Amino acid sequence: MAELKNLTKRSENYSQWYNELVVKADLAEQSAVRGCMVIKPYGYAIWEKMQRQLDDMFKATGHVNAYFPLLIPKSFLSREAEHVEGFAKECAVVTHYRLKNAEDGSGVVVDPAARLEEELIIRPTSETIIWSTYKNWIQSYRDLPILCNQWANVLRWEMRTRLFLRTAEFLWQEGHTAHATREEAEQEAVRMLNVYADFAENYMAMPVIKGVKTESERFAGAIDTYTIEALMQDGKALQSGTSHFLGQNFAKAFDVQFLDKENKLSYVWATSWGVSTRLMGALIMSHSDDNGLVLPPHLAPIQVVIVPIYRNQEQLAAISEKAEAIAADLRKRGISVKYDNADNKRPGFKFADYELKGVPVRLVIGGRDMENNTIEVMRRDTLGKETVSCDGIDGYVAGLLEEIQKNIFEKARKFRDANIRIADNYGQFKEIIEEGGFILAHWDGTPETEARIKEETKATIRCIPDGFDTTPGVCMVTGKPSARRVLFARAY
RNA sequence: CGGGGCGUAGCGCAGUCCGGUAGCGCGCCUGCUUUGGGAGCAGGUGGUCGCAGGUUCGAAUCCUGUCACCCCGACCA
Repeated sequence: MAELKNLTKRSENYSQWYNELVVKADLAEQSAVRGCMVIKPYGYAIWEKMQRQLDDMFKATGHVNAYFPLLIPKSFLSREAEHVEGFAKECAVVTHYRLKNAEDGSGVVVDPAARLEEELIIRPTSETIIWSTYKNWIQSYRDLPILCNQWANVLRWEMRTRLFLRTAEFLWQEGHTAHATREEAEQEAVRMLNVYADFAENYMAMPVIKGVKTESERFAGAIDTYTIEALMQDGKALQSGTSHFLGQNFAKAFDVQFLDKENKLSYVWATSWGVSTRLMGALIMSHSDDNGLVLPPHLAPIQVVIVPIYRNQEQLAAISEKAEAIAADLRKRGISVKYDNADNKRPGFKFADYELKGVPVRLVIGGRDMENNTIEVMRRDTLGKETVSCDGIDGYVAGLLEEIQKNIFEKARKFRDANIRIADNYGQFKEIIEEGGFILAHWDGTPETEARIKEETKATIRCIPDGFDTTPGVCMVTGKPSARRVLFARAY
């Protein structure tokens, strides 16, 4: 098997492998703007498949799409005290609305006369602009619930950025819902977390642990933050989606009240939930190998590529006829196929390139196959090759795609499960954390202890997980009572 | 913001110490031969050396200033 000489191996430098892979697989690249990426067509095609699936799932759970402004009046952000504290340090601010030619002819400068009365914040998230709007939409219990989602870009001025995992500008969706009762809002937050988990596992083939964040890891302004946590191949955790129960915090901040059936005035209950282009990073780091990307068939822009091998134009014509027929059969089954008959690249180049790009199944037809009515099938997940009959190839490939989808999920799940360990004392914890992976350990429930663990080990509490061991114990650090084991890891 | 790098052809780099005609590999273009795992040969294309000053007969190279980006930390989806 030809190895991609130019791609750093995961075992040598995982971080470098990731950075190189994103660029070499044509997913994204650094832009001329600090911390902001260009998502290239192939990477964007994957994001579009994610979007389409998620959007369908949101619609199926009763949500509708809307769009709110990019710019938020500065005063809005400060209405909710915790919210502004959480985001203030990473906000970009619009202060002027006009440029003018510099007097020395050196270009354009900001026109000082065009200073904005009130500065505008480029949204780091949209709770404030949306709740200021919801105030106008809600008077009665009959106006509830509001179940809105928006697909948008947001900007957070991060100190250090990495393609997809942490960029200053990123694409995401943010759902913002308004409810008449606490129970309904809490159910909504949990429902959407389940949607995320479903998407992660059945489309991204990425196993996740659901749970709730501790106070110090909570979203700024939330009562509860639910999360899905995934484990990357290097043993670090990645928070892959969050769903927040916001209580009445934003309703109170923006004075959003409604009259209930008893003609009583009360504040509206809220949730918000989001996933971002960070999922692209999660997808890459969950499955890919030293030969390049490994994409789950459910999200691969190209599910099957067909490569012809020929000696002359006459033979190519014959092979093309057969390949196009097979492609047509596959497309009838809803499979996306690329027939690559480009004459300017040799087969070996194409093989390596499609492996790098993670195309799940590769079909090869050459002279030998034409004689025998066979075709070579290669699956990207195992790199295994076999030669099969062309008869019924469409059904065979359809089945293989599902098998690959299952196989990469199982592989990731086994890796994840093998890397959930239990620590019964702090010494043991410190040893295990160096090996990476999740650790289930007892904690006394205080932010102080959590902060100390983070300071000393760089590990954070990813969540208080659903399930696992719920028996009480004593904190591994302080020896104080612990309600149950919580999930630790070093994280992205 | 602290520490470390880097800026020279589309990409990756050498040249800078010690000033003297702008180099290499890949790519790209043309042609021929090739095509079952990143093709070979031949010919060709391409750069005001990040920007602005200064020193000098002469600056990619020395000096001053400035900007950008990358990596490691603190911060975070």
